Amino acid sequence: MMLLAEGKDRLREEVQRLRAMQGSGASLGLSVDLSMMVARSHEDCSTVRRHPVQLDLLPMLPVSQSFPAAVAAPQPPAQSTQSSNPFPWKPLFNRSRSNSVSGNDEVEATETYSSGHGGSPRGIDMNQIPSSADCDEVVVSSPNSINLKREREKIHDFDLERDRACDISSRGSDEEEGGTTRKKLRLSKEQSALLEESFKEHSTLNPKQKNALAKQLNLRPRQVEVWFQNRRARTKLKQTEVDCELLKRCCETLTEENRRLQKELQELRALKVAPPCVISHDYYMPLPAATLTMCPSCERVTTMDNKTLAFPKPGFSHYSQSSAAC
DNA sequence: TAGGACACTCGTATTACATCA
DNA sequence: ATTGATGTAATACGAGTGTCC
Repeated sequence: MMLLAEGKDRLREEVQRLRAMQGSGASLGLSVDLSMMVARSHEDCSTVRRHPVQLDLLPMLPVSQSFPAAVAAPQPPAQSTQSSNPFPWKPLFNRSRSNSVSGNDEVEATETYSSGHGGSPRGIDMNQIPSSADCDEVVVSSPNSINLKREREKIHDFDLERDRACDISSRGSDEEEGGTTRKKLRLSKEQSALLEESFKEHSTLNPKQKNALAKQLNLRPRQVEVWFQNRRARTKLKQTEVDCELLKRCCETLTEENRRLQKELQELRALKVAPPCVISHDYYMPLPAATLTMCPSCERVTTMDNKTLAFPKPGFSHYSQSSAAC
């Protein structure tokens, strides 16, 4: 792409040089300034980069704003905390990522460490909600505790142990026998829809949002986190594809313009090389520069006969003639 | 106050499973 | 029934940032 642009600049210089040899640019009658043309082309491409087409990569399925509260997790025990608001954090949080990362307040928050599925050997629905017996919420009870680190460690250890237990139980006999198979969760349509809906609201989640959503969906916070990570990756991939397509088109445009400029350069060189109008052996009348013109529509350099130049009709445009020739 | 340790989250690449044609 | 393609949940890893000591 850059090579094309450089080549085009060189062409432009060459054209300008030839133009200067023929006379001034104005006297040439070039109706379209090549530099403007090139600049326009650059602008086209730069505009593309400045304003990349944004994809609407959000769910294609129309999702009702008044999404059902229970979001129909496969076997959901009715959660008393669920409301008709699909985003329970919404009125509460509006914080940027930098504010949400690992601050004390986040640890202080009612962090849900509900890993595991409550035991799901092979063949059992992986969407099974975490068993309340196995995966109770852990609440950091003393936010202002001096021993915050100890609390964290306890939570972390608890989480690891629980994950280990849940993983073992969820992986079933294969894992117990030393196999490495992993059961893959399939989110229900309702779960996916709510995740998409919340992604539309925030492409990233702070811990509280994550926990609230996980609770609502009867998933582990980690699963929600992973889903958002994958979703962001998919969005970026799609956007990259769109950008790539735009660049491809821009490249094609530049190639075409390059080809056209090459042709124009050849024409100008031919004019320069060709003997001017010979009146006699010792007198040369140079070809009037004004006989050169450029069609604004097809941007071709053409010549005009001297009659037309000498006696232009009312309303006559040099462009219209050359355009008509196109 | 500077700096190391730590926790947390992110993006990215990859793997592995489920589904479908 | 088998197989390859596709979609996607899950994992691994390194980087960035904030907090604590």
